[in-house]
Amino acid sequence: MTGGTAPHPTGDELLRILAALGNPHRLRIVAALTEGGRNYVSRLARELGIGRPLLHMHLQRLEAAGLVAGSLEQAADGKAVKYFEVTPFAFALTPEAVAQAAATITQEEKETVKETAK
Amino acid sequence: MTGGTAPHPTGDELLRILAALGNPHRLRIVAALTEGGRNYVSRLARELGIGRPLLHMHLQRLEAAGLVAGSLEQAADGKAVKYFEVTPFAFALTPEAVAQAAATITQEEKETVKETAK
DNA sequence: GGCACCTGTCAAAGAGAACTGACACATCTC
DNA sequence: GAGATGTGTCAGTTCTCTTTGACAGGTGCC
Repeated sequence: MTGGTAPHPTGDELLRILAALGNPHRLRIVAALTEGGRNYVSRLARELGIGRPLLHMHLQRLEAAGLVAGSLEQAADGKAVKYFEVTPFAFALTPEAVAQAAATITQEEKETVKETAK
Repeated sequence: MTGGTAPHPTGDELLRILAALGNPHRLRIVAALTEGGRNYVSRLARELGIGRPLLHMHLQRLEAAGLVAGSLEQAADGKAVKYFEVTPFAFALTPEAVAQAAATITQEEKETVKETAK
């Protein structure tokens, strides 16, 4: 099994992943979930010492990159709790991998689309 | 030699590397240097279609992360030219690697320390 | 009801990164 | 000298990201 190391992520995916991990808080979040296992937002925020809104945003970014996965569950006492856990990702960071991914970067046409306005 | 895959970068190093690669331009720069081999600033800027000052900044960031290396050389006709080339890096991106690196993140004490305030 | 816990979102402020244009310097060629 | 090439840096604008505080909702327990 396994699937080996380094699938072939598209340029945009790799970019999203690298950008997501290139942040102290998010790196710590992934580390906390890796070592402590699944955890829910409010608790994680308390443990990391950051605000809930902030953690919420970071988790969203990590989830968008596919590095963590969240699921809203129903606790035994009926309260809604959102648990997050890390996705077992594995990427090889080498010049070749970068070169290959870079070839498929979507040029994000940041066209300030003021299309015909009105 | 080599050192195989995945040395044990400190948290700050990993952070610098990920942040450096988490950018479209920089990812393309590494790709260009990987495929086209060493190249000098002005030429690279022309090929990538971006301004020299901008490329200069990105290269500096990549160099600070240890992903590329530059050397100011003397061309045959006496002109000074700065060549850049990629450093053969190799990192494994996994939850475990992240957890391990995250443990050594320098907490940048953003001290705003207004201790004792008044 | 009131309190404690969970969830989510928003707007506004703040910080940092990105980008541009202009400048100064050097060398070789015409 | 003028023009083309290369180097570097600086100041200022712009943009994106980050961060906070306040608000909305939900449930269970005393």
